[in-house]
Amino acid sequence: MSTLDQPRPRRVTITDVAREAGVSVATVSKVINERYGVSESTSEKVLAVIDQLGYQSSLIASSLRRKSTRVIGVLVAEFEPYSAELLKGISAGLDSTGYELLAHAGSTGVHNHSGWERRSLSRLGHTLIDGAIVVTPSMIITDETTIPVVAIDPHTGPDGPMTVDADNVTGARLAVDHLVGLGHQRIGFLGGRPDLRSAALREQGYREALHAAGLSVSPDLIRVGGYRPELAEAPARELLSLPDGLRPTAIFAANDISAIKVIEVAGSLGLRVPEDLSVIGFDNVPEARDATPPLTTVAQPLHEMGRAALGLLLELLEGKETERHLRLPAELVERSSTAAPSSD
Amino acid sequence: MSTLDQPRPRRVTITDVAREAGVSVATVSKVINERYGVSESTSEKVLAVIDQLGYQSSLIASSLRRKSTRVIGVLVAEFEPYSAELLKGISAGLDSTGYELLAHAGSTGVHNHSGWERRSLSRLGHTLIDGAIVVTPSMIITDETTIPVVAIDPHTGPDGPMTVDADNVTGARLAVDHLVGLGHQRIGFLGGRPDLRSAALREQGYREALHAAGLSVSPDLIRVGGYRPELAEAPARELLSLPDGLRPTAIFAANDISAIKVIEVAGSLGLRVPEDLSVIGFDNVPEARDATPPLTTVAQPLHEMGRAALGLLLELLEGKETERHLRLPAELVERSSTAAPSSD
DNA sequence: ATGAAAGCGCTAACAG
DNA sequence: CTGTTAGCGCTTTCAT
Repeated sequence: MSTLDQPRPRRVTITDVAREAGVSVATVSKVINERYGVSESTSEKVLAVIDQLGYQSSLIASSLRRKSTRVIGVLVAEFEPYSAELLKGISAGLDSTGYELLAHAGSTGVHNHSGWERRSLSRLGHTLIDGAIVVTPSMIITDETTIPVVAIDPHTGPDGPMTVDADNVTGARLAVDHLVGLGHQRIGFLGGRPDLRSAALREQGYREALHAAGLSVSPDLIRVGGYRPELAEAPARELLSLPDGLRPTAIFAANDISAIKVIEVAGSLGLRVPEDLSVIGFDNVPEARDATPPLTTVAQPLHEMGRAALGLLLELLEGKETERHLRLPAELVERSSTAAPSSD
Repeated sequence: MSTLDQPRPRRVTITDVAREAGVSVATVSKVINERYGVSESTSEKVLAVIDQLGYQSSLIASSLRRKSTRVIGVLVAEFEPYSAELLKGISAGLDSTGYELLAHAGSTGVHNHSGWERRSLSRLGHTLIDGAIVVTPSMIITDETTIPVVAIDPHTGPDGPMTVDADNVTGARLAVDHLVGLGHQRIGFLGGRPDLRSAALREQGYREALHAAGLSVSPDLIRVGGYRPELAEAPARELLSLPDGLRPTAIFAANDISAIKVIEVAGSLGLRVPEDLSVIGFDNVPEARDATPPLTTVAQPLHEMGRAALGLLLELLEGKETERHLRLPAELVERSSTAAPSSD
């Protein structure tokens, strides 16, 4: 009963169809691709055999020969909440464009983490996919030899590929303004992945908001988190282990996943959220609402961003001139993880 | 500046590397795949050239030649909330297995809707992917010529591929018991996709719960929904347009997406949820919590189901004997869309 | 209208 | 240890 008992069943190939129909492979290929120059009767016969044998052309084999495949790739490091939301948006926009979607999780294991998208791009590009949407790339994609690409939440650095992102500065200001409005004075910042532009912009927004409120920016209250729970834990603990009076009464975490980790660490330290500590995140992934307490955050329009990236890519593929950079608005979503600081 | 200005840049191939390094393609291939029998010095030289040229082997080309690719496919009709959650679970389980993940959205447009997974399987199987997890297949996968497959939320019918699903009967009973416990007597059922086993089992649970509560099952209160918002609207409207006294005071929808549509239709009909109508769903996708009011539902352990499916598939690929069918528990999640029926 | 043949980029015998 | 030679399944000239 094991799969290995019998010699792995062979797939039905174009050759099988040709033999069965008594024509050449070339003819079958023409029928499949509706090429000009094949008689009605032959065509029908071939189609019948195809149906009977349940033949489907191999995407791989035809990709190798053709220049275009009409499939667009979504390249992510892994399928976590952020990329999953984008994927929903991209998928929704795909409806009747005639393109198929292939999403690839490229970052296998810990090694070769950085540069996964260059690797995916090389391995899939020029053959399997016509263009790609890459999510939070780990480096600048600027190689002239790659296929058309649009990046979502792009890498820092000089002008690279086309990009789609949210208004991170304004979003961060919204977050901090909210905290300030609540009466917080010592507001900590748990940063994101230093190589991503979004992380830098969110920190910038944090600083601007503090200045605007006449509060000083203290390096003691700023830590690097890295957007991932494992990377956020230690710095969160540092921040929350500061002595009373120095410890921040609120923390703005650069993304929701980190913010949720902050809540967790606070709990382990005996701090109640929001009574003893206010926490605010960024992104508004579904998980933010599931947190205890539900996380106040800054929402990025993830679905729209995915859809927009797809739109840009499609225009690029059709050779149209388009915007090189699209920025969508972010907005505050108040839930229960933020409150006025306790006055004692 | 358009992509079309210059002749589409060619990718770096193994031939380029071979030429540049002054060796044969075969040698380069051996170096890449760490085959036995290449001198230290040659290997180093080749590696250097590879690095310098930024060469990456084409997944497509090597797939075509090899029997195994070490990539597993996740086949979905589209990336909606349900499959997105599964994807997160699958991705999490992939960590250090050495496999890559390729998720394919196969149902393009309205045509060729049914049978998309057979199509995807044929197009990707035997070449690009070693095995596949297919989500809510639209038909039974039983063809002996396909690659190893495990289905999540499988199709009805005789024993097909390996499967993972939630305990749909118990889950449905939980839902209806909850409604009955609240005091409801006329409980409507908005069914799912008739071809999926889950839809049949949820209806079975609905009937069982009603019987157990000594309530009669009325065909008037049962409609087919199809698991999709477009398909749920009309039957929902029918159910809610029944005259007072016949109209159900509560509706159990076979999935969350349909339940959310029921809430919407209720609103358009001037019915308040939960005051005039209780609504309960199934799945507990993230969107359920975002509904207004937040949806009471039966949770499937989606992440775990994805992870379990991956585990099964991996064992299958390694030729191990395993469970053919895995069933995970479902549980009630009370939120605000259900309440006691109004007594007037 | 049809088929023979070349070749996409790569791997796998098999010689040398 | 290295290179030559066949293909993998398909599309595409180019003859016929």
